Amino acid sequence: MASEFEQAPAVLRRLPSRLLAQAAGHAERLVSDRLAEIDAHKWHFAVLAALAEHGPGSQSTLSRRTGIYRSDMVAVLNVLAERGFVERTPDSDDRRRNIVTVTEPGLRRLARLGEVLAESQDELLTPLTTADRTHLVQLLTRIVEHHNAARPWS
Amino acid sequence: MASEFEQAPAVLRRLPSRLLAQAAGHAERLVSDRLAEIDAHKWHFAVLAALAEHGPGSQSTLSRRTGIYRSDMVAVLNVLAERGFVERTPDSDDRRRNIVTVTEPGLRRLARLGEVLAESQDELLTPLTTADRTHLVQLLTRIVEHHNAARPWS
DNA sequence: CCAATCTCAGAAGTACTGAAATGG
DNA sequence: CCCATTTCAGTATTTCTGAGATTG
Repeated sequence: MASEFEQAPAVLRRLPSRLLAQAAGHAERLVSDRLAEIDAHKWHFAVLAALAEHGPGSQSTLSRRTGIYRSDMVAVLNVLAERGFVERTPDSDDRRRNIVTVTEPGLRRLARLGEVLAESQDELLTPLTTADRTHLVQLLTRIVEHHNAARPWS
Repeated sequence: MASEFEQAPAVLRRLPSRLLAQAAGHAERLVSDRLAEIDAHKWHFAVLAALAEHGPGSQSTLSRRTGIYRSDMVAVLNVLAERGFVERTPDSDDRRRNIVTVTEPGLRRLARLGEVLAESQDELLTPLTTADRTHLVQLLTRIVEHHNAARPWS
């Protein structure tokens, strides 16, 4: 009974919003499980990548760049700072701000997280050819950018 | 400042798992908002569609067909039964089970929910051509079915 | 005695709100 | 006095766990 398959209704199986939710759920599970094995979280990758690509920034800038809420950013940075992957130093020009900087160990950590992430993307997209994967990314990008533009950072 | 755009790192913007999460998020918001306007929930559609397509069934069968947890199915059916869209009657062959049946008003409700859902899928997929939409559904289906098969109903 | 079903109470993760504290 | 930033406390939603009660 546990291995017996129940088919979902056809109208449900073909619903784009439901397919997106299911695919996103599988992606989330694959990525989170792999990252958890090395004591990491996808938010860590987002923050480290933002710092590596755009350079140091305040916490609110990081929030806008990563999509992580300012409230939650605090906890993420606490962990990363505790482990020496980032440094939080007060901004001398505007002392409300913290300037967050990535450290050398932080860059090595970023590289490691990137490897694990690449492996899990590969696992996620196993059933697709390289051309398929490119096309999927393009289609999703069109959807996401359209709706992001419609509600600019809400 | 509110309308000022911050670009996410390129490595993040192109990450399939992140694109899926973002697209799924937009889809969820569009669908939920539209359904909320008529006092409905996507789970209502899933249950009514499963009943219409596969006929009456027990709550655990419905759970497997819709992906809604057995625990949560209780609350969903409470609402649908309260409004007269389904009927819950004890199974005389196995009195642990409830047999859930869709009513005539339930079928009309399903049709209405289907309309609203079709409109929101259309809004979601606005930036895609018809051919693109078909292709997207195919790609997502391949991913979802591959990973569903890998962990049969968990 | 064990298994399945329905139900409830609640945990865990994520997204988000509101407000206090500090400073511009 | 108002606005911005960091931080904390807490809400809301969804997914999922565990256990009790009933029945097979």
